Amino acid sequence: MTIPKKKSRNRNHLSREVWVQAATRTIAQEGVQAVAVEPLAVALGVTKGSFYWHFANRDDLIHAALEAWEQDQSLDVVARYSAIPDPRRRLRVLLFAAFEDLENGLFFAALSVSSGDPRVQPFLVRAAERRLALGVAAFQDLGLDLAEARERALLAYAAYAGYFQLLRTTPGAVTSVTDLSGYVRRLAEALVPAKAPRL
Amino acid sequence: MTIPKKKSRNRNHLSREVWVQAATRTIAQEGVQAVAVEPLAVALGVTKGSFYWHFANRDDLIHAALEAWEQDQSLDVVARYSAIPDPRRRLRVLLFAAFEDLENGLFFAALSVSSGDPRVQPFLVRAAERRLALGVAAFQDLGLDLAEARERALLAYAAYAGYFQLLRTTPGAVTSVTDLSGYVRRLAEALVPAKAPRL
DNA sequence: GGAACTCCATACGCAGCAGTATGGGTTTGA
DNA sequence: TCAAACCCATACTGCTGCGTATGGAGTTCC
Repeated sequence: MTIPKKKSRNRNHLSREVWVQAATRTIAQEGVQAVAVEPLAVALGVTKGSFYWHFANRDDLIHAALEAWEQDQSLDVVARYSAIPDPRRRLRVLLFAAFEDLENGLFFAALSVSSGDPRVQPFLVRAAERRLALGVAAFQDLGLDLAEARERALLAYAAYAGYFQLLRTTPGAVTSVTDLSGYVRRLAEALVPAKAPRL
Repeated sequence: MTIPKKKSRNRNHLSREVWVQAATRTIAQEGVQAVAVEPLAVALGVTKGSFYWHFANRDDLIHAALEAWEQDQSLDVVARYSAIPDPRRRLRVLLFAAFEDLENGLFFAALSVSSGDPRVQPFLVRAAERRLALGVAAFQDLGLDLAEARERALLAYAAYAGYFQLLRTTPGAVTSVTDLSGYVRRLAEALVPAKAPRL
């Protein structure tokens, strides 16, 4: 009576991905520098022996976590929003979507916390380039010239980064504004010029 | 031939303040967690023996540096800006002054980096409360109701925090906007409602 | 000119965490 | 069933940084 192709693969073996997920949670909560091998091992109920079988070293784990985030990021953003034809509507959807993704926003804020880390820097730089380029293009599609589009994109990105920084560091200050969508709507109204007269 | 009342006080003795200044520089550059006693001692050309004579422990130094910053902060802000009679002009001056103080802005961004530190949290919370209260009051003076004043104050503060966060983490992204005053002017125009008709 | 005080160097103990070495238990495949 | 591959535990070394203990040089005060 052979067990029918249980193929259970393993009993309670940890996969590389489990470590990456745990590291991601740690980064979101306490920053990159808090990713320590031994405490993570204790939290996962194993020892360092497991870790150093899956990863070359600590940097390897951190890099894997950051790359996983970057993949999630740049995956479908362009595809999803470039499909919206009306540039005004596209810009508003972009803004609201960015502010409503709490998890991603807080992880970004946590990454900014570790901006000094040479492992983190390139990811932050690429994220900034990607997002600002997206914003600049969106504002240009509205008919603004490059300089003005850059100014507004930077303002929008700063408002985004600052919002999640405040939400992370001093949540009490943010929740005094009860209506997030009102906040974003004001930002959108401030940045998106009044509808051009039909010409 | 006695040396005439040299009263030089001491040859090259370090004062407590010297340590605080060094810690402040370190915080501005690398965050609170980078304030380590032994490296600081090496940088100052002394040993830990000096440090532990002036301070009880590491926390003592960090607390002293943070308090020095807070003092500088809340010193004359209210006195300086509440003197401006016109609320519209007062608000604009406030905004420009905040963005032009690079040193303070970057130190604030560096502090936000260490927001997880229980020593830093209270200082960040107090700073947020103080600044937001100032902003809310300024917008209320413009005739806005409380909810709207809060929304705009939060937007302004987020734009401030985000700007310096980006300046710290990805300076290249910010300098693509060459004109800071243009950025601030846009923010001011977006937030300060058009001049009310004289009634 | 000696005692007390100030400021700092030296030398230690201790804890946390990175990384390595090695062996053992379990699963898989032939 | 036996060997190989897989996955992890144990036990080390090494480094960094906190905090303490103690002594000693320079200064001040009497």
